Amino acid sequence: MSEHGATRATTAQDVADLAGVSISAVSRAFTPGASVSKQTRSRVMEAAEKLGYTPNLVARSLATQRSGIVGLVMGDIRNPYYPEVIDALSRRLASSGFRTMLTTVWGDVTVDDVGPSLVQSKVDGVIIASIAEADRLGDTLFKAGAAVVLFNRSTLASESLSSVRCENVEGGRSVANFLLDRGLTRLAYIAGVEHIYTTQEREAGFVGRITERGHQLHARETGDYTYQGGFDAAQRLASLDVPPDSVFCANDITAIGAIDGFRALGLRVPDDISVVGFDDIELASWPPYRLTTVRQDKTALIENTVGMLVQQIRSGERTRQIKLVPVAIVERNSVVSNRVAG
Amino acid sequence: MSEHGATRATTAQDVADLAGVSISAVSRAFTPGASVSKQTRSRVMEAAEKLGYTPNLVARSLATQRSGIVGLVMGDIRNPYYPEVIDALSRRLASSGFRTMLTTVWGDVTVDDVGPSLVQSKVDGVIIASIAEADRLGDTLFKAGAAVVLFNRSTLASESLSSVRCENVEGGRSVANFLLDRGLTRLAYIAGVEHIYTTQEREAGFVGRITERGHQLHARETGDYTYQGGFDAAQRLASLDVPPDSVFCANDITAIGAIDGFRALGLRVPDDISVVGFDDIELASWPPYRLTTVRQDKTALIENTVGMLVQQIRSGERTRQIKLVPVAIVERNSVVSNRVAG
DNA sequence: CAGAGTTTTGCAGGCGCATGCAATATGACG
DNA sequence: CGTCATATTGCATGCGCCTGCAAAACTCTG
Repeated sequence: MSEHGATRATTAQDVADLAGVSISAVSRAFTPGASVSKQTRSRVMEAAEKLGYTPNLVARSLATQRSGIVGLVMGDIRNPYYPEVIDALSRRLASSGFRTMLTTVWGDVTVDDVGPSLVQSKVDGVIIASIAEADRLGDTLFKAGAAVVLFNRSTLASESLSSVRCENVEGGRSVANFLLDRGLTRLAYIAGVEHIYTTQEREAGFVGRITERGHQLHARETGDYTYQGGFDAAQRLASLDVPPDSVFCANDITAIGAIDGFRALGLRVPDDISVVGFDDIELASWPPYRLTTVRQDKTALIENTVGMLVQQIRSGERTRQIKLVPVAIVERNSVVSNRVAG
Repeated sequence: MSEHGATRATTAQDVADLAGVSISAVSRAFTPGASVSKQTRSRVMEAAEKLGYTPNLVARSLATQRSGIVGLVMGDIRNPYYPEVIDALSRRLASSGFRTMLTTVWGDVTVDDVGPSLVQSKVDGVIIASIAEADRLGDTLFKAGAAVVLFNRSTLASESLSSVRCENVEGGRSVANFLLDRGLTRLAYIAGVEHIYTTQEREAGFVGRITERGHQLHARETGDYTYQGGFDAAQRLASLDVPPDSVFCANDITAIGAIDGFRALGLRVPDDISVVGFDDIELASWPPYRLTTVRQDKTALIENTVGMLVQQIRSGERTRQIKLVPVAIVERNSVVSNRVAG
């Protein structure tokens, strides 16, 4: 942290001396909106330039009681949906003047390890995505004074947390309509990790709509939100006495695993079985898959998440906000065009 | 950063008061190895527990001149190789007591934006992976006193930076041998982003070995380290008057794109053309690809990187260290078994 | 040019914790 | 019980910067 070797890092005092002003002037010169004359500021800047001075953010954090750091808590980021999210979030945060502290929670790292660490780090805000006990972690941090926004997560278990997520229920309903409209009748669902809200909501919408239209869910499996999970689930579905004619998967990576699972058994997608995913990750558009899926508007999700968080940080208000971003089906080639009309 | 609402966050002073000791005692109780009696420590801990006290790391950082934060600088992390790396690195850092500050550099965010930010943040160390001007950024941070380790990057342009990377040259040579041994004769290379060392080294080894064995590189294309880049490059190669019979790609995602590119033209892999990648990402093992590739020992890479960095931070020494991790070919089904022996 | 209003400036006192040093308490020994 | 070495403690100061307040320097009127 200190200068390598003997040379001490230059401080505001050094700059002040060189510029012939007080330390306060230096501080104000580097604080947007502070009260400094143009001449003083430029004199300070010149001296700072000469000395290679740059404000010490640790000291500033201590003095201002704001760290300028946002914690980003992710689950297993090996789901290809998340890299894009991490990248976009951290860039968007940077453009708002916040730095990103990343933590992943899964396996042997639990919410109870992460919470205290973030509190001690005095993060101004936290974005929590895709972890099991998001609510509990969120509540802890909220009580410690941080602004908290859940990303793509529901907040049923908490009364105070804000969240930004997409219309999961509506997405599930659309898929039901989409498949039913094509004459498919034996619809199955491959769930994600059971206790996570996104998969529950998607399933609820899907099954709800199927029921409304007088049908019922033909089969159900769990895919664990992973490629392998989807692969295995597909094989189980295919070996049913009466296999489904179409499968809606909790996310794209599961759907892609499912496609490969069906194909490994010699089934053709979509001719023998239709598959629909959720997310619209880049992989979904690759030639081997051409997956029909429900697109999440990532830009809108991220923009809303960061906007909401920054607003809460700046204002100090913590009123709960919920933002649902609409979804849309992207039609590719993993669903038969029309079984009825033929 | 401050407690939500009116209640101020509890400080060491509050704990000291309750425990009937001085503030120093509290500080020492929370500092491993400090001079405190057992009784004092337990009294302090009890009081801290009661008040929900936890040391303010910002203040501690200012006082100790060590932030306990390591900057992680990544390029475009949408290459599926990197999520695994980020995850593993941040977890490994956490287990060594360091928090991770993530920054991605590409597009409109440049090295010149990131450098100052990291310096100001007073990170203790920085891991730089896969960005264009890694050397320059590294030198800047090094001069500012941070420990720096380049991950999977060479350091030709810098004399002082440490690095951990795999045997790229040797990997390229192995692939040449592997293909030549199978009777393939028209070998091509699909490069990554041109100015990046990893692709240069892999190519150098590949071409060098081909030449040594009395052959020469049949064709060369640029794949940009992306799926689409590989896809397009494959199509260009396939349309040559005399197309190659095998292609070595700078990384797996390019190789996978190339496979799909060949297939889109009706070519079969490996029957019509063999493809080899580099990295061994999860995707490489999926049924549609079954990619033969060069495996990087990620665990070793990460272990060495963090180990080296932490050692430099703790000791304050900045002697340059270079660690090369061996690689090995993982044989799957994207290369013909033996064209000669038939 | 005096006086009121406005902008700039420096001073001083934090922010929460770490730590060298001197003072005190504890323990060992004869 | 006295003496000296050792283990604990608290005090005071510092880490580098921010900011309320009052003083100083300008600006503008009449």
